[in-house]
Amino acid sequence: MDQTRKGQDELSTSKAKSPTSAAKVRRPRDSLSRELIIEAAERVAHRDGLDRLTFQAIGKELEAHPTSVYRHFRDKDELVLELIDTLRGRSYGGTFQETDSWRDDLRTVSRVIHDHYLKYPEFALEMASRTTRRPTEFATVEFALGALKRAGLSPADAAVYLRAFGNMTRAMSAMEASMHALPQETRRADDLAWQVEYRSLPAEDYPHLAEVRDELTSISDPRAFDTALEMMLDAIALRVGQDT
Amino acid sequence: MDQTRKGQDELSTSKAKSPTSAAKVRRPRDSLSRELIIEAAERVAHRDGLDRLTFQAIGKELEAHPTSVYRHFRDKDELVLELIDTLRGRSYGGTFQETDSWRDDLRTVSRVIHDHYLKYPEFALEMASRTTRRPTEFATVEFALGALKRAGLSPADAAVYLRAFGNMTRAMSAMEASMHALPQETRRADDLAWQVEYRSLPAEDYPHLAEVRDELTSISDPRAFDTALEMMLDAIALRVGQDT
DNA sequence: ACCTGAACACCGTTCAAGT
DNA sequence: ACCTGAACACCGTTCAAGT
Repeated sequence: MDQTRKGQDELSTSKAKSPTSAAKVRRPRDSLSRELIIEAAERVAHRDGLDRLTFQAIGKELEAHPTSVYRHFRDKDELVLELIDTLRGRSYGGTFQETDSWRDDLRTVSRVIHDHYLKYPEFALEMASRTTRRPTEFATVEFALGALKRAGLSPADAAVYLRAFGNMTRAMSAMEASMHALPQETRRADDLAWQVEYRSLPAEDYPHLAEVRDELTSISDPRAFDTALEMMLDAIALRVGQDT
Repeated sequence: MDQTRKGQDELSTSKAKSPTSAAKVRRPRDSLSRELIIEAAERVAHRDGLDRLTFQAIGKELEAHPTSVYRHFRDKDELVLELIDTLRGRSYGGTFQETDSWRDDLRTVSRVIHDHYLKYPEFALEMASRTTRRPTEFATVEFALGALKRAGLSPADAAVYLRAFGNMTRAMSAMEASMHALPQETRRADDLAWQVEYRSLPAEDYPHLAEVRDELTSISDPRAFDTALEMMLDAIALRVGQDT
């Protein structure tokens, strides 16, 4: 929701042709490609954040005209999806190794996804809610499904639990990452609410809150994810009749 | 990521003073208020969606100048947070009734939040990741905490499980709602991937996927939420040593 | 004091023109 | 064919001027 446009005079001043600045050069023919553009976009997003990832910025990074990207990508959505897939491939493409513990394997996929989202928080929501239908995605689903089957779930149950387990993993990771990507001031104020407002509510009106006063953490508490993950694993073990 | 700006000529043509159109009237003094603006914003968001909720649109809805809103709200963020709280209060302000089953009570809070997010999908992410520190929020936390304590959890455990259970509820609800709010064409394409691409992957490379072929649903499958919810409740029961 | 007009610094996207 | 320039239809926000 932070749509503030901060003053950024570089663009306008770069228009003023200072006598020492290099003459404007036209990019040579065929010097652009999807790969080059994706790389430039990644540098921009990493350096300046997602809401600074604009055609203007990509053009500047490439020393090309902002609209030249349109020759290579239909629109911004296509560019972002391709970028997401590139990042995913780099983080965990083809790296899952089956062990003899389904529980360890499920924990591994879940944590790898979680860590990946926290590494690229700007893209987390997009990663969580879109299907890219590419090899890395296929392989991840296949690996998780294998672990669920080895846990002892029937194929039908495995499909259901895959959805619950996978959506929980992606949704909680995306939310945690989104909170990290909030403007620092906003995040600090929200975190503080749990340390101040929530701890000073009158005990007559909020007896339970008063009792856990000192244990209460903010909603961005990173332990929430691990706790929920172990709960899901416990529930699967329970379902297939294993002790935990 | 859908930042497409669709052609919308009404604004520009409204500039052309057609001889029959009512003369431009100045809004009477003190005729605006936070309440009126929030109501107008809600109508716009409900009618046209979040990315059409602009100062232009609110101004038009109020028959006032777009920038007049700045007299009443510091910026758009403040307006949206106030709107979110209003909607929450209307959906489930002060309605939680304790029963003698902690499990039913937790299920109720979780479902009420889930349904509320699906009712206002544009605001779901904001609702899930921000703290508004208002009475409705306090009461919801207090109610959930009470149920966790009645389940038999220690205060310290109750605080930890509150975070896991609450974040899971909000994150999964927000993700499901976000997928609903996707441009229809995008969502259709993503859902279709699970019915087409994923079902036609070669069995040699993806044996587990091949086996669950007919059970596989898309990531927007609404049953994922209920499954995950019951898993969380099972895990809490397990923790406090109750049979399920 | 409250509302308005005009301006500023941005966006994504289209399309005719340059090379 | 590929890249560029200019234009279009938008954004949020600031601030001096009208009433």
